[in-house]
Amino acid sequence: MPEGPSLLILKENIKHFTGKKIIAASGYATINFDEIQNRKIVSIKTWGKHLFICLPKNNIEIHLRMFGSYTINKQKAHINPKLHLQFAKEELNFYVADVKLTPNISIYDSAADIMSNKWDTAAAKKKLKPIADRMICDTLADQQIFAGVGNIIKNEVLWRAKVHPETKVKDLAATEISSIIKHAVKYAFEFLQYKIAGTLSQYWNAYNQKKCSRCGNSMVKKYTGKGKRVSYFCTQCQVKK
DNA sequence: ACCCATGTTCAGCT
DNA sequence: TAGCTGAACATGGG
Repeated sequence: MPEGPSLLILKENIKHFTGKKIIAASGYATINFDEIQNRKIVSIKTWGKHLFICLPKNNIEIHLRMFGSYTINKQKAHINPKLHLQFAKEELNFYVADVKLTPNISIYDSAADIMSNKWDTAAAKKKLKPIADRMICDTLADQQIFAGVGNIIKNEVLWRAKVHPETKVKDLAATEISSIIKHAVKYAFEFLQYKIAGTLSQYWNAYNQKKCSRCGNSMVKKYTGKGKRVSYFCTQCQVKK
C-alpha cells in the first residue's frame, strides 16, 4: 500500500530496529540469507517507494509494490512472509514485497525524491526538457524524476494545479510546471499527515471522486498516457491544451 | 462473488 | 529495434 508518504511511515515504525542484530532471517525471498544474518542494522533509509535496511556491507532493499505489507512483532495468518527478520526480542515481517540485496544504494539520487530534504526542483525541470513530448500524467509518475509519487498523488496534484493529465509537457507554461512540482511536494506531506491521522480518503479532491469539489462538475475517470494508469479529472477545471 | 487497485518488470509480439 | 500488450506477482476492500 505504498506511495512515498507511506514509506516514511514505515521507516518511522521500524526505526527502533537500528543498532539491533538480525539473529535469523528466512522467507521465500530469493536472497542469500547468510549475507544478512548476524549483521547489525546500521540505518533505515527510503528513496521514493523503496525501503533500505542498511547493514555494514550491504543493504536489504524492499519494495512493497501494490499489495505489499509488513508486520512488527506479529505474523499474518495464512500467508508466508517474503522476508522474516528475527531479532533477540522482536521480529519484522514483509509480505508480497520485492526483496533484494543492494550493495550500493548511492545509485538512488535523493534529489529526485519528493520527500527528501535534498529534493531539487531545478533538477526535475531539467529532466523534463528532453521528454517534453510526453504527457504530464506519465512524467509525474516517473520515479526517476518524481520518486515517491504514486497514482493518488498524481491525480491530486494535477487537480490542484488545474492541469489536464494528458497535457504534454511542452504545452505547459513554465508557471504550470512550477505549480505542479510545488503541489507534488506539498501534497506528499499533506498525504503523510492524513495517512497518519487515518483520514487520507476524506481529503481527496480528485482520486476516486465523482464530483469536482471545486466546481461541482462530474469527474472523468480515464486510463491515460503510456502508463495507462487511471486519471480522475474535471474537464472544466483541468482543460487540455 | 466479482471487480478493481496507492506498482513495476519482463516476455513476447508486431 | 523500438514500442506496445498482457502477464505476473498475489492481497484485500467495496
